[in-house]
Amino acid sequence: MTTEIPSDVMTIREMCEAYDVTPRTLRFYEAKELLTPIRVGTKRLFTRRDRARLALILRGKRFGFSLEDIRQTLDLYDRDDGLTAQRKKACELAVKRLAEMEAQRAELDVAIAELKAELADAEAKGLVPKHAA
Amino acid sequence: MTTEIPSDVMTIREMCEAYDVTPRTLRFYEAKELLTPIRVGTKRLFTRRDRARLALILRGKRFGFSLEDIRQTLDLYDRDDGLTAQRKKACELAVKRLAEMEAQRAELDVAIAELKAELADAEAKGLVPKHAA
DNA sequence: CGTCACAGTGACGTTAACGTCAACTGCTCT
DNA sequence: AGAGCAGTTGACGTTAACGTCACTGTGACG
Repeated sequence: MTTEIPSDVMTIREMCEAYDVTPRTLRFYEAKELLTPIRVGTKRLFTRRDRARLALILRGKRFGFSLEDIRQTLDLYDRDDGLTAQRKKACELAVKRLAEMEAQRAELDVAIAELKAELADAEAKGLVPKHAA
Repeated sequence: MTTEIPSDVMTIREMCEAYDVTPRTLRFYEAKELLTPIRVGTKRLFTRRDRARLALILRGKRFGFSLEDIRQTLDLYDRDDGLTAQRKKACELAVKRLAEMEAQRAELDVAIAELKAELADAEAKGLVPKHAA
């Protein structure tokens, strides 16, 4: 046996194409302990778990979270085992983040409204040659 | 005459306290041409215009825009004179930014919903000791 | 007149999230 | 054996937005 290598693993190239990231990025994430691909000799093999985590990482990034934030939150999806203490902490973190997000959205709403008003005003003043229908 | 210095100017210290920023920040913004305080000898005097711009800068930053983005948009509020071409460009920029903001808000809405669901799930499973009322 | 506190000017340091080499190491194919 | 290529490991470069010195300059005060 080759030390129990799951059958559905992917090489770094396959990962890059599948998720549209660079090899550098994947290695970087590994260094940051966001991913833990199997090391066969010197090469990396990404498991289903790694792919799930990567998907979550990318989603987190789209929302503007730092990799460090993401790393901590990842455990929320991960460990289905005991360690309720850890889990509780993860949830608290998520709740905090949730509040931050809602605050951010509220601010965005205000900004959007302001900008829209500003544009409408400029148009009304005829300062702008009607930009759209 | 001391070369026409407006009466309602503020020193760097006053600005720092009024807007809760550091001197370094104000000097940095000046270097980036976001602010243009009057230079009396070597000292800086911030005018009403500078204060208005700073307020807009800080608001922009809260929304996650880069200083470069902000610098360009600032002209939208500023020049009430001619130069319609420039003005048009500024408006287009604002419209683009508006779209980005709405997209971002949409993503945030999704993320918020997902997180909420996730938390509710965790609670339902009894994995977490009821974090709030 | 000394010195203090504040202002100002470089200029280098910092964090995040990678990009970009350079220089290997192994395979694999011929 | 040689070529070629994917993959790896450092290690330095990059952008943004300041922080943090170190040092100079200056007006006010006792």
